[in-house]
Amino acid sequence: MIGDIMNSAKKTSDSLDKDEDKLPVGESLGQDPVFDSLRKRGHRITAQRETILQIFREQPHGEHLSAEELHAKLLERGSNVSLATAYRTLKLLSSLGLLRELDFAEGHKHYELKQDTLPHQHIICTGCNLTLEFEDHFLEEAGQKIGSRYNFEVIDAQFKIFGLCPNCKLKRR
Amino acid sequence: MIGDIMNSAKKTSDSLDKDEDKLPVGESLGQDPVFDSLRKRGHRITAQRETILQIFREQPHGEHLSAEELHAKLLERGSNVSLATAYRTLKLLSSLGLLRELDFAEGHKHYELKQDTLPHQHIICTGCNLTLEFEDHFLEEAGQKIGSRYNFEVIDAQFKIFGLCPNCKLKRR
DNA sequence: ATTTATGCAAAGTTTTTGCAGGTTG
DNA sequence: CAACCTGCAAAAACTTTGCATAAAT
Repeated sequence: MIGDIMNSAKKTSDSLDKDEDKLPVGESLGQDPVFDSLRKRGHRITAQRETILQIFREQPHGEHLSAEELHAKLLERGSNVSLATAYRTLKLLSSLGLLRELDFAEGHKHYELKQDTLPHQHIICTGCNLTLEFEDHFLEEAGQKIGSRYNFEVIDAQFKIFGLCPNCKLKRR
Repeated sequence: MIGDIMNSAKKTSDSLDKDEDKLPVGESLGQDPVFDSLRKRGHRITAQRETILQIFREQPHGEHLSAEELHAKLLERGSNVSLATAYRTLKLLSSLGLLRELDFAEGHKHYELKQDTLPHQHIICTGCNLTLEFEDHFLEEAGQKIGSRYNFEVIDAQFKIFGLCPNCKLKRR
């Protein structure tokens, strides 16, 4: 049988939030686990990285951002971070396992904050790109077990189902 | 517990095969299921498509090709198919569910022939891009069940594990 | 015949990089 | 102040497209 699938599917869409304050560098960054991970490997905490992280934290759970979308949000809030830096930061945070890098099939990647507490997987319509999410900690567990079988240190386990949504099933002749 | 994982992992690499004969158009294409799928939707059987399909069929199970790699193999065997056609064909065959479109994380897609009999999933090292495969029909089944729960017609279920291979685990300080 | 596919070259996207100047620890 | 980061603009990598010609049904 299948692991427990919490029926928490919802549509993926962009949320247009107002701009919010960005902290000045170094404000009460006491024990932030993300920043700790950065420091631990000799990376630095910059204003740009703080703002980017903040944006990801403000994203509703399950939303993901492309590099362009992140950049747009940065500009929206008056933070003049360059697109190049957005790309560099996304790559860095992903390599540290702090962001999750998602590939659907539209030619660019999406990123979301990694939160071990809320694994979630995707089911994608190849007809209209509708993306639903579902959660199944059984799958997460399977990833860990398979990884350790091959002596891998697992960073992320992704289960993706491609298919046709009810609508596109009909339209398809 | 986990479904049966057949320990059939192997490295992904390029096999340099010699060029082989390509059939002239229309030779004994009797009931080829791939060509049937094409015809059924009004697409045509061209020499280019035949050669491309043949290349995928000659690939050892588990190997995947990028558009560039496919194109290289086409040239190797003297088939002057343009890169544009390679891209167009890959897209077409994938949309028909005949090829499986794989995204690892290196900026381009890979494709492999879809064979329902031999599902396989990937575990990818984010340090060195080493890719191992494993099979687990339990996961395949899970994909079907989850898909039908959302009323999707499932085309493909992919389970991908990202992590650090034993080597990169060490090198990483 | 009619419709679909191909090749070419040009254009479009997405991502990376070199380098000079700025910032962090 | 040494090492690291950023912005900018240019380049690279990857993919799509317009159009005239060629091929398939």
